[in-house]
Amino acid sequence: MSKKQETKARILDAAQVLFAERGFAETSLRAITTRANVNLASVNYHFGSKKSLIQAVFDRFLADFTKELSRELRLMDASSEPVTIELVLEGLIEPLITINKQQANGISIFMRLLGRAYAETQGHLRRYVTERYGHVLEQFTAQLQKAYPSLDMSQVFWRLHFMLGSLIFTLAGSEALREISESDFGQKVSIEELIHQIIPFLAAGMRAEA
Amino acid sequence: MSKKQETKARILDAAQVLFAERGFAETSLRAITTRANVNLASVNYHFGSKKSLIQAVFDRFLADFTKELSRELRLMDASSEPVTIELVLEGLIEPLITINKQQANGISIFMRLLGRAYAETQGHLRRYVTERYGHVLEQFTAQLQKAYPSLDMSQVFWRLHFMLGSLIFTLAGSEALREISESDFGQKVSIEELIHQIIPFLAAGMRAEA
DNA sequence: ACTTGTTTAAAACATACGTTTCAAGCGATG
DNA sequence: CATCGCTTGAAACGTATGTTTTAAACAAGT
Repeated sequence: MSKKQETKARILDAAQVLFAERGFAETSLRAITTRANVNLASVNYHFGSKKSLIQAVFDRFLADFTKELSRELRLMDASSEPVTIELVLEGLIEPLITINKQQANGISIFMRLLGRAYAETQGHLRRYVTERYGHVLEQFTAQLQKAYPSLDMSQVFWRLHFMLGSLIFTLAGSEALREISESDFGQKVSIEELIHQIIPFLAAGMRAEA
Repeated sequence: MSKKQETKARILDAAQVLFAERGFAETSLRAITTRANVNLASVNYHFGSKKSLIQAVFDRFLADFTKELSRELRLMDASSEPVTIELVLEGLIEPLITINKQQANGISIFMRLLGRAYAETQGHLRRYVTERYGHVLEQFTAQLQKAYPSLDMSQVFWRLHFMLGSLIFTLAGSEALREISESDFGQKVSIEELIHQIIPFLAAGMRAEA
């Protein structure tokens, strides 16, 4: 049996934050191990390589997130209440709120990581994520279509990505944006308030006439 | 007087594409100079440093774009026709179409660069861009508010960024998304078609009830 | 044609990085 | 207590990177 999973977790914690803040290439293993207070070699010992560490960070994050999202979607499916776009979006938001409760700025970190994975054209990361967690996205798409059956699948696909763009982009930069908002308009907006401002925007966009 | 601006332009051309494709840290000066068929040292000779080269790439791109966008906005302001959200968005799209005509996949390259600049929290790049070209964004915001006067400034600010998220995210990944769309739904969507699908989505989102 | 300022070429430099190595440390098992 | 597998520590290795250097090539002015 393994003695210390603590080192592994410490590395993941540090890597997660630094990757989100600076990016993958810009974050050295030395920066990670220094922050985690572990030895440099322990990364290669526990994860094999830097690339595998990056995947492990995504796995830990996405495993939790997709599990909870999938649960929300199944509950929605079983419920007798009619599915609306707002409900589907709430089901997506709920796991994010959970993340934010478990970790300070968790949403921002999560979204920054997602954005970076998305930006990787060449890298295997994007393929890895879509292959491993693509089924939840399909599940989500299915609910979306159920909420808006008159929209054909191709348009659901595109509008889904319009929504993801808004969400990932805004929440990834939410800290900076909230600071600007505060200095310009004098009122600090919480992440949860912000999210509940996005939902009507997205829902209205989904319902737009083609 | 300078003799050869050609080397400088060749470097910018190569750097622009590679930065958009792979990112800044992932693109070496050697990769750039090889692609541009120039000597390695010429980057430091003409631009001083890699960081300055990155800024120069943004400058060339944003100078053209903001100039044309600013012109569109001024025309709109002078026109007697009432300003609508759709019109403002068209004014934003128009310079993008121009870019795409001047350069293959120009929109995607431009948006990928913008996305990367946005993702840089620590780097000076984001601050550099916002300080140098922020006035055009303010101009754009002003028109948006004129098109929708009942929305208070703080909400205009947020919804503007919701829209930017959709645009940058979708258009940055448009090549991959259009391939998925083609294989899943059998129809290839052109960039221009795609853009004209986004506009009603964004406009409806802007008009959403709070 | 010679000089001068600018640009290119090739090589070298210093450094930061991911990875590997190997010895020491540790914890449980017999 | 001795032994064995797992984990940590410190150092070194090889390599790729941004930058600098120095000389050659070049264009233009007188």
